Amino acid sequence: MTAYDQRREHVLDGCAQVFAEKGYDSASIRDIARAVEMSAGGLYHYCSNKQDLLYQVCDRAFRSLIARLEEGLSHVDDPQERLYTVFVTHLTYFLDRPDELITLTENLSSLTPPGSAKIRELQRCYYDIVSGVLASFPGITATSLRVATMTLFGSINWVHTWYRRGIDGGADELARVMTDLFLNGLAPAYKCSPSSPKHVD
Amino acid sequence: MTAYDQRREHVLDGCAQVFAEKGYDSASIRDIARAVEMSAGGLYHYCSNKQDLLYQVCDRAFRSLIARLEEGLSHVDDPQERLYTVFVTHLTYFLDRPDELITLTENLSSLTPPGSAKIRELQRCYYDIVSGVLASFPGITATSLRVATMTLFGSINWVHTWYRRGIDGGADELARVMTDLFLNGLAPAYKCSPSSPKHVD
Amino acid sequence: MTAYDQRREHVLDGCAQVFAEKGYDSASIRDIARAVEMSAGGLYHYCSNKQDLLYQVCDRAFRSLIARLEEGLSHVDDPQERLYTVFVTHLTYFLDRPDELITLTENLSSLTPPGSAKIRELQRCYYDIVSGVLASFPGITATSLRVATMTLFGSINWVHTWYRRGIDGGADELARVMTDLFLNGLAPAYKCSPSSPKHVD
Amino acid sequence: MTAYDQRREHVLDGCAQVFAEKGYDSASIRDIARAVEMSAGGLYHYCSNKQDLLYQVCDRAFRSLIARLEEGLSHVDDPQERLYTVFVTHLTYFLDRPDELITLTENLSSLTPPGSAKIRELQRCYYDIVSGVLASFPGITATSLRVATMTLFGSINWVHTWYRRGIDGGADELARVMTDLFLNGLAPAYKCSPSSPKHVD
DNA sequence: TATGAATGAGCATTCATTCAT
DNA sequence: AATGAATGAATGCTCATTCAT
Repeated sequence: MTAYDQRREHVLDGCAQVFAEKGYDSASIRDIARAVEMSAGGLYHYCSNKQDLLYQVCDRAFRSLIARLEEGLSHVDDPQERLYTVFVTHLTYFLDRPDELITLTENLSSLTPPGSAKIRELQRCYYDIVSGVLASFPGITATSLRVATMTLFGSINWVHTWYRRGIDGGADELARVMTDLFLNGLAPAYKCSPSSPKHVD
Repeated sequence: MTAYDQRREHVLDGCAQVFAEKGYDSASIRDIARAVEMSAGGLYHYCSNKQDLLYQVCDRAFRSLIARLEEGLSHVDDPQERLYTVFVTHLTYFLDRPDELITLTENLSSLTPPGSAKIRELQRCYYDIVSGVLASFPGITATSLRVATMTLFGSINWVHTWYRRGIDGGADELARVMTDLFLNGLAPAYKCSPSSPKHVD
Repeated sequence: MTAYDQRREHVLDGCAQVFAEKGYDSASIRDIARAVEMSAGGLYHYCSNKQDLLYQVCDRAFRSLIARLEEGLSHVDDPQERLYTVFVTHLTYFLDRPDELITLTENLSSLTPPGSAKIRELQRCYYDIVSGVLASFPGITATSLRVATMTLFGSINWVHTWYRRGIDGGADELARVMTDLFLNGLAPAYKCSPSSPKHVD
Repeated sequence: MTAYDQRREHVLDGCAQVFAEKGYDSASIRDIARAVEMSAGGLYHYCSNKQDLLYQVCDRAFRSLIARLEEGLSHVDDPQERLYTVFVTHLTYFLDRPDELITLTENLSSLTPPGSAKIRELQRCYYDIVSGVLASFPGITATSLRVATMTLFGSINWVHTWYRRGIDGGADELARVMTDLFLNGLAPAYKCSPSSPKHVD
């Protein structure tokens, strides 16, 4: 990795932080410059404009998120365990690099063409992977597959609004609870199997 | 309702529309004025400043959302039906007044004191009602109650990002699918009850 | 005096107060309306526009100031006593209606044609009276008369910047000190010396 | 002096000119930008806001005024000559840089904290110097010293309202007349008369 | 590479004024 | 005589972006 690329990574880190904190629209180029400890003009060596910074942050974040998920799933076959892998991978990424995931969740709608189309493709890719995991559960219909996938995304994309660091448990614990909810629902008591497994671990 | 109040309602409608479309930060007072067909200066008869407009939109939306939910739940006792009521009320409101719900979901973080505190109280009120519905399910723990409630909110607050009008079914249908998912999960096949009801209606 | 005129006097009082406090340019019509406890629109029954309010305040103030001075001088003949009368009349008016005199002193330059010309005429009238008093002192030249008159005006128009109510003495006391200064100067001890240098050069 | 500082001086010159002409409140940032031949936004490289421009103008003016006076007084011992020095220094500065002195005189009350306190300190410093000069005259009391000093300030701060360039004589001539007035007053002819009434009461 | 002065467009807001009531 | 909703122009200021250095 060249020195330029390292500097560029640093710039994107700063962008993610500022975008996550203030939102894309409220974040000014000077805010970012301050966070990166560089002049505003200097930033333009690493992007063509402000919108491009958002694009780069989203692109980088989605690619590593997908890579992690693909890596994680490549070792697991059981549907229930695969579902857990989806949760735990996403939540681990969130706890790891919260600013990037928050930017991704909250500022995707600020993307404009042509970058927005490229990011939407990555989003679609991520969607397909997760959807594929859910599709392996028997008895799921086309309609309920879409709803279930979107519901799952809603669940994990909402986490940053309520998660309290140090209080709400780690990624694995949270992933276990959410996996259980998605697998068994709230009414397991009504189910007759006395020994149904509550969660995967 | 006075003529002034009617005009004010009209202003808030326009605000909700513009905020939902562009986001609070990107929405300019002139955008709103255009949507309401009024001069920019004239808007200041109905608010003290732009932030106040967001506050008023959120306040009005949350209050009617809560009112609808309380009304709906007042007729229902069965936990499963109550859960369905939560979904169907929220989704009906969304299909009814999407701009307000989108504003509520996407721009809550743009609220500043002192309005933010008041809205947070309404949010808390809504949370408590929904949480109460979930708490009536046996076998739920303190931790999983919080996670389940937040997961439910994530699910319904995410709907606006993927829902396609005229394609994805009405509020009742969607509510039924989501209720089923929350009640029974994805793995009902593993449950032994051959005749477990998939959903409430 | 009609009820309308009484109300108009009340409006001008409020204007003088606001103009004196904030200056003509910073004072808004709404500031004045608040001070007068009337709506902004209502003020326009007593003036044609904001500029006219300033004109009316200045006109009224100058006229009563001149009237008082003419009245006071009509009883006095001795030049020294007449000089004292100039000071004491002006200072009494200042302590009596400070807002009007402050408005007159600080905001005269905000007057625009055609009102400004009319007020300048009143100002000229006031000037002529005071100048006439000074002209009665022997040994004064055309040049020094002008300088002395302007110096006198500078002195009394500056009072509002430093006068502390309840501390700096009443109008009569202050008038006495200033009269003495203008009559005898700072170096009375050197007087009688037939060869004292009048100035440095 | 850096190029930046030179440009900043140029900006302050333009500010002084516009403030003197229209007054601080009426002067718009765009007026100043026009006078300086720079964009409105560009001005903000030399100040934090409009108020700061006024502060900078006043600060610069007071400092050089004080410096000139201290320099001038350092060569003179005789009280009468020192009084002349006060007048001639101030009036020379006025003829030299009228805009700054007019701004100082007319817009000081538009200063807001925290700048106003700093300028007040400079004003106090200037006052103390002048007051010290007057205090060296025998027979002056505490009360009359204050009145005399303020009267002197009133006199010189009023000059800009009546002085006609090319008609009313130079700084030295004017200073001589005013010094004479302050030293000897209007009634020198009456002096030596042991029973002349000092004032009327 | 990096800076920071500079710009022109845009921002939220305030204003004097009008006018239907 | 008085109100207050409404307007269009102007306000101070911030912005993303450019470019000479």
